[in-house]
Amino acid sequence: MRPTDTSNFPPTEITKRRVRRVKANGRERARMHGLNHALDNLREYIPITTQHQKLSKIETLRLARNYIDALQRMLQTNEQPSPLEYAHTLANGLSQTTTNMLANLLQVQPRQLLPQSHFDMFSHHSLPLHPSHAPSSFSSTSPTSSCSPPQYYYSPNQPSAAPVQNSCDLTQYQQMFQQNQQSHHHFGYSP
DNA sequence: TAGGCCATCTGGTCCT
DNA sequence: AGGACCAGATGGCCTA
Repeated sequence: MRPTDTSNFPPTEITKRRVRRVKANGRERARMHGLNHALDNLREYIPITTQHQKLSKIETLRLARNYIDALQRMLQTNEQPSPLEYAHTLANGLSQTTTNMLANLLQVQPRQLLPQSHFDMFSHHSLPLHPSHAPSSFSSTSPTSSCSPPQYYYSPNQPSAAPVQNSCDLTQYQQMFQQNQQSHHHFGYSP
């Protein structure tokens, strides 16, 4: 954008404008830092962690969306997906690089996650994604466990999938689902 | 080296 | 008036 022509303004007005602009720049910087901080927080809640470089902003948002999608499907079907199903849901709309990383972590063939080979992994339960379509018990309750499905730690030098230390093991994962089932039963949710 | 990603600056718009 | 938010522009860094 071209800067506004201030040549006709008196020096005091130019100074005032500059001061305002410098202050606004500082606020904008702080605002963007806040946004980045929120994205960092979000990165801690999605199931993929990278060693050398964090997921980009856009990929973080996409993966978070897919992760929510995967969790919703699990809760609604009360079934734990296979690694391929899980990977397929998480990979939806991700870049090729992130998809490859995901495939590597979940130990599935990257080709199986390509858009061309897309098929509905949960075809026996065609589920809506919009929250307004979720069971009513979802709107006022949260999962009873702070545990989350296995998270995977990506290291380019060690491509095999390795759950991060502070994540839950599969047993806890299953317990979480049992608790979810109980809570749904408690709140009248029957799949 | 091209393309992706990022931080920063900037002016416009809306709101308080 | 001033702050928050937004989107466009720009330049730097990094990676495939």
